Amino acid sequence: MIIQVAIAIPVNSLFDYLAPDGIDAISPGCRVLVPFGKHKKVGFVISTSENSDVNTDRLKPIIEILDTSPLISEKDIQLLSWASRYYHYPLGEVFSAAFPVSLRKGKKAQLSQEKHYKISAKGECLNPDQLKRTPKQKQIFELFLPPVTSLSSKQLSQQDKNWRPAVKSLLEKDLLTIELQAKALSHSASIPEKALQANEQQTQAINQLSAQLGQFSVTLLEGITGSGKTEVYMQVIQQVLDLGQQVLVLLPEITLTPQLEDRFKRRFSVGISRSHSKLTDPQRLSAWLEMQQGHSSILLGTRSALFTPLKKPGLIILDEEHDSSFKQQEGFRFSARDLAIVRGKILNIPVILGTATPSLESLYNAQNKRYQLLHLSERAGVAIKPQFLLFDIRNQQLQDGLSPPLIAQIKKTLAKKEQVLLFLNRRGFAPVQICHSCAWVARCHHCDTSLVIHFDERRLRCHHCGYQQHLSNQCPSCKTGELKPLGLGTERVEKSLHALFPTQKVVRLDRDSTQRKGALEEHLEQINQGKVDIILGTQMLAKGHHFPNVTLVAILDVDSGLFSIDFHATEKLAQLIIQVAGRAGRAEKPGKVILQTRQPAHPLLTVLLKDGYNSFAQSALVERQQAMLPPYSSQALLRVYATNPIDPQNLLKRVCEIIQNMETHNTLVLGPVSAPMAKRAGNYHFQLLLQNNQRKYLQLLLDQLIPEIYRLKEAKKVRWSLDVDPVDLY
DNA sequence: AGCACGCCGACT
DNA sequence: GTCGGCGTGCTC
Repeated sequence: MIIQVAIAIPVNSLFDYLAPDGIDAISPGCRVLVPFGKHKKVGFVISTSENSDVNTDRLKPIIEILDTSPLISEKDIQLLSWASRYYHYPLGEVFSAAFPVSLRKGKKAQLSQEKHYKISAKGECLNPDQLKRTPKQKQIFELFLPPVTSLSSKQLSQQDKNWRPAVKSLLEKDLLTIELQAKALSHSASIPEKALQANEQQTQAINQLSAQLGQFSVTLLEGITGSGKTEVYMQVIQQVLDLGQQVLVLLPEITLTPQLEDRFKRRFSVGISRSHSKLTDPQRLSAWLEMQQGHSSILLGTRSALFTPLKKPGLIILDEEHDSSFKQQEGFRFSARDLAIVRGKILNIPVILGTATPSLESLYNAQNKRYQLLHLSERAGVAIKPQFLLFDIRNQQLQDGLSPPLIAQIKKTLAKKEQVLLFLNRRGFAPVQICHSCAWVARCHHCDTSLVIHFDERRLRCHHCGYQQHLSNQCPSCKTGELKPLGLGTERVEKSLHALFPTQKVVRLDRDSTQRKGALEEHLEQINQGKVDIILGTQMLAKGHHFPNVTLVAILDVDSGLFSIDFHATEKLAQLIIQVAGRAGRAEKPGKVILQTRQPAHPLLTVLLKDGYNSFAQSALVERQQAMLPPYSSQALLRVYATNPIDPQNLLKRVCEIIQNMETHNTLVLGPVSAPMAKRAGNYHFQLLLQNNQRKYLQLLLDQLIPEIYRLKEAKKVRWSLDVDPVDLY
């Protein structure tokens, strides 16, 4: 009997092992401890077989079977194998990503237990007065007298902080015993809140969604802010719970979970687990096991929670579907949104994608009837539509990105004792450092991008790979010229704001200024207390946080979104504008949204402001069709790692040849992204960006290309990963 | 990944 | 003469 095991190493093959003595079957989905090279490793059983490609006498036996029953189902193994092939990432590492750290390290798959203390048989016969010479022990012992049955450490601490020495003595005297109990689940309300009265649209959505239960479907639930999406989720969840099934709820960021978690806890009387990256390893293990064993019925989590096993899967909800944080950007690059749909299909359960501003690819899928589309357009509360103003900044004298009319508006708002929120999606002082004399530009040697000036730190930094160096002002190329900052970053605008409004409090919120733990919370607190007048920040301000006294919002550089080479930039800009608009003003204090642009007549901008996001998205899709571009862009980033050098130009030539032989009219290759063959961490490494509207051509190309990569230098040690943007899933 | 083996330059 | 750098290859 040969067991095929996936091991978390960057090699795209499984390893065969012999079953331990006397064992003739190990189920796929169990973990095993195996000898691997010099070390022991935890591996995942994928399948069993009668024979092996490797010579049988070279096979080693499994050291230990770590699980008596599979931890994940056949269907989830299927999902992980699919993901491994789809993203070209080694199966062992994909499995590793699906398990919590403790289980990867080989810890027991058991819910953590708590020590409970209770009176022993000997203690029962004891009259507490016999302990009067040790008053502390007597006092503690009496805590355990009936009707109390047992007490946990936590319960004891509540009654007496210094209980440990006394309990220790009582244990030694055999008057108390220890009993291990499973930790109590943080159970929700015993008397759940009633469902709200749904409006007509909500009722319709709920009815449509309940009709889908029990089989695979994808529904795009498009609901503007305040339209009561959450209420729809909760009423559908209730129906799934009534069927005795579990619900997986995926959210973009943890900052949003507390409120949602509170609402869920007040509403449902079932176990609710949560899983995100800010939890400790044991906490994540508990959440994983609680869902796997069926103790909890709802899991609230971020993208990594997608792989949590479900004992009785019933529904997957993915909220804020358009959010880019559902894409893992390093290592195993996967899209939790796309994989959620694949998982829903494999498990044969419905998937709900909720958003106010759908991504173009989801909208396209909805138009093509792959997804069902549901609208929620009525606001539950009072509608406050902010006023949009386009500020044409052509021929304007800008002061570090601020036009005179904008400065006037800021002054006006501040005079009314209201707050101003400014967006600029670029951190640092300036994105480019250029020589005033010879035009030399500071570039990153790794990434072929320009280095960003960080004035506060007196450093140049690469926002791509993290490379940094000291700031100097003499040109290393011509030795005479002076280096000047070019372009705009938040640091630079902040300095200008200080100069323009010396008596006002300005706060800058970006990745640099909020790195310290708790710094963001401190700033937000100050803002809500009204101690801050002007808030300046990057994209991170757009989500979640609500500032009630902000009545003026400005996006300083709309054009960078309109003309970015990133094909997602326009829709991201539109999503930002819609999100930001929800931040401006209240019913009694109507707000303004100012957009600074050199393209005030840009068609997409015009449509967005006049007819809203949906019309914008429609025009964007139509525009792409007219330009003969893919309806939504699909691209793949092929990253090749090799232990031998490979000539990227040579490979590129081959790629072109392969494409010419394929029957596709679409442009496929954009060329090598990383400039020369860079050497990193002992490996040669380069990237190739491929673009096509149909995944099958990419797959065809890769199928031919990868053996080619192997052959080119007879390099057997080549591995690759693939980052796929919007894709055709089936 | 993590480790061993092996080949070359700079050192007590 | 060796110590240790990293380039190369292997792990069932």
